[in-house]
Amino acid sequence: MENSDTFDLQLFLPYLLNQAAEESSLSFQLVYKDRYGMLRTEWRVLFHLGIFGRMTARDIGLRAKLHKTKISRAVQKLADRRFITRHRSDTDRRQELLELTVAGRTAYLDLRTIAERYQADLGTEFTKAELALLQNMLQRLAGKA
Amino acid sequence: MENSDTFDLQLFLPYLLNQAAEESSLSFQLVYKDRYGMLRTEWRVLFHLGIFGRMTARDIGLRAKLHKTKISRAVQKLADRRFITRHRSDTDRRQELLELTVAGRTAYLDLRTIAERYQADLGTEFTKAELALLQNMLQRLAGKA
DNA sequence: GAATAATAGTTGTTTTTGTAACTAACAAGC
DNA sequence: GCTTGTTAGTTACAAAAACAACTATTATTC
Repeated sequence: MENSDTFDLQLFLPYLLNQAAEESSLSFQLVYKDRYGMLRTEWRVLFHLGIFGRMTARDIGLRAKLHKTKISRAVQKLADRRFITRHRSDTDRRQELLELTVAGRTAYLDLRTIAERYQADLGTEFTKAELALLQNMLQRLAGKA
Repeated sequence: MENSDTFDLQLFLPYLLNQAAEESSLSFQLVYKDRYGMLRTEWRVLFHLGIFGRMTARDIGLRAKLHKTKISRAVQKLADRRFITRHRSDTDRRQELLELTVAGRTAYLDLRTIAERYQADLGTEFTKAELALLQNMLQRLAGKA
């Protein structure tokens, strides 16, 4: 049996990125999942509305690279839980304008605080320069820079 | 409506890492999925056996941080397709020793070539030093360094 | 050495995701 | 203005992942 190959899986980026993404998501997931019963797509939609204000499902999809069915389901659940409101657009009645409710904004602000704390904690692990480079490289890898 | 928040989602690591991971996986996924009909867990199991030689499902799980049910099903499918063989261990009859067949090793070597090419291509996008730092940071984030 | 606990792996059930087909509204071409 | 094509969003069905419960075997403890 020709044992022990030399390929280093731990350095293979599609693998390594996934491991890092999974690990880094754990603590945040714990909050949005356990505290708000949200799924990943749901907090993302919530954040988009929190950050950019009123927008359509289509626009969220373009920004977050999310498929419309995923968004449709997230929007339904968020609306059911009264985190967002939906209003058909006057200018184009196919579109729906989504907006956070007060409860939605409260949840968003809470989660945003957690996210900011997470980011701040990274400062103790890495230098500012390291972090800036990391983010820059990741954005290039994500095709967004 | 209090519009336009200041939080930068694009720099939030759990989000950014996921976007980068997803994007960087696309091209590789195309190969293992379309060419071999494999799922993510399946190529990972294949690679572990290719790299480390004979090992048990348990050991793969520990190394790859994969749940045993995922591995169990991946192993079944890989065995069905004659990419691996399974032999009950003599010293502990609960364990199963997994090993690549010739066909499995061929598939592994093919995929490994693709993976190596991917890594090499990164060299045109980033400097060696950048890449080394990126990998180091990702490993720290993944809790493996 | 019998009873209890722990481990390796499998199977069944429930959630979640992915994909395709659909409805309703708008746009363009002629 | 009617046919054809496109777009926003939903729904239905298939594939995959998550979670819990299970079997078989080994380890521990009294």
